[in-house]
Amino acid sequence: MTYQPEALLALGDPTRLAILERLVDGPRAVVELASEFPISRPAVSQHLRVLKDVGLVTDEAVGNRRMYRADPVALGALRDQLDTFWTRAMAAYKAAVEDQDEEES
Amino acid sequence: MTYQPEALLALGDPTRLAILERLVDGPRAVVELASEFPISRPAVSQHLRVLKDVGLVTDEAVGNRRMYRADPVALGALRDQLDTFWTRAMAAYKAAVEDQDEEES
DNA sequence: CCGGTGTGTAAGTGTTAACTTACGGTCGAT
DNA sequence: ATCGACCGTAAGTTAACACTTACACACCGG
Repeated sequence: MTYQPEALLALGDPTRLAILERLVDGPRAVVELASEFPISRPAVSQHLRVLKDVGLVTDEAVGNRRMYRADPVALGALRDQLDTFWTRAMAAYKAAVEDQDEEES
Repeated sequence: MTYQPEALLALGDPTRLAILERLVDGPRAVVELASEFPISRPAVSQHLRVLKDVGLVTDEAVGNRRMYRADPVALGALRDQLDTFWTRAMAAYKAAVEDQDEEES
């Protein structure tokens, strides 16, 4: 699985990030989410669509409603990507320090 | 240090994310970055300002130019945050599976 | 069978924000 | 001391996008 920036870019909206944060702790229906945010229900649906398109959430029809959950696999991949960023940045930092030490010697 | 969504939100722009990706592998000057993207140099400066405001990059004046680097500490914090998301989503997933097992028994 | 609930989508609107151009300011070299 | 390279900021424009309203459809209980 290659690196997909879409997932990271999908979190660029504050409301969308907050929605994902709720879903991380358990499944929720659209109505429940909409009642916790100062936006209309269709707006929540649109945010959920974006999150679903990038694979960050999954949905399941249960009775009348539709339950949304955060996908642990996608979140794990996102964390791994950030981890490689961290690793590379750390390596660059160490290299810079060593170069400076060389100059001072 | 509490959770700051600003860093995550700052990565919502594709160009800004790409810029950070370059800086992760080593320090760069503004001119260098501008030459690698199809946007003007001031546009790069503005992106760098956003990244700097949220602490993801640091800058240092060296001679005539100004070197930008990705901050490993901020990236580590971001990775940790994603890691808690992953942990919580995983716990919710396991809980859901167990509930289903109970029903089937 | 019919009303209420829950949901997705289309169309339209308004505001944010990314970008460009223009300007000023600093540093180094000639 | 002047010229050129490098950079940040201000102002203005345009396009993206988050949001609302309106509509259409599925599911469930009376």
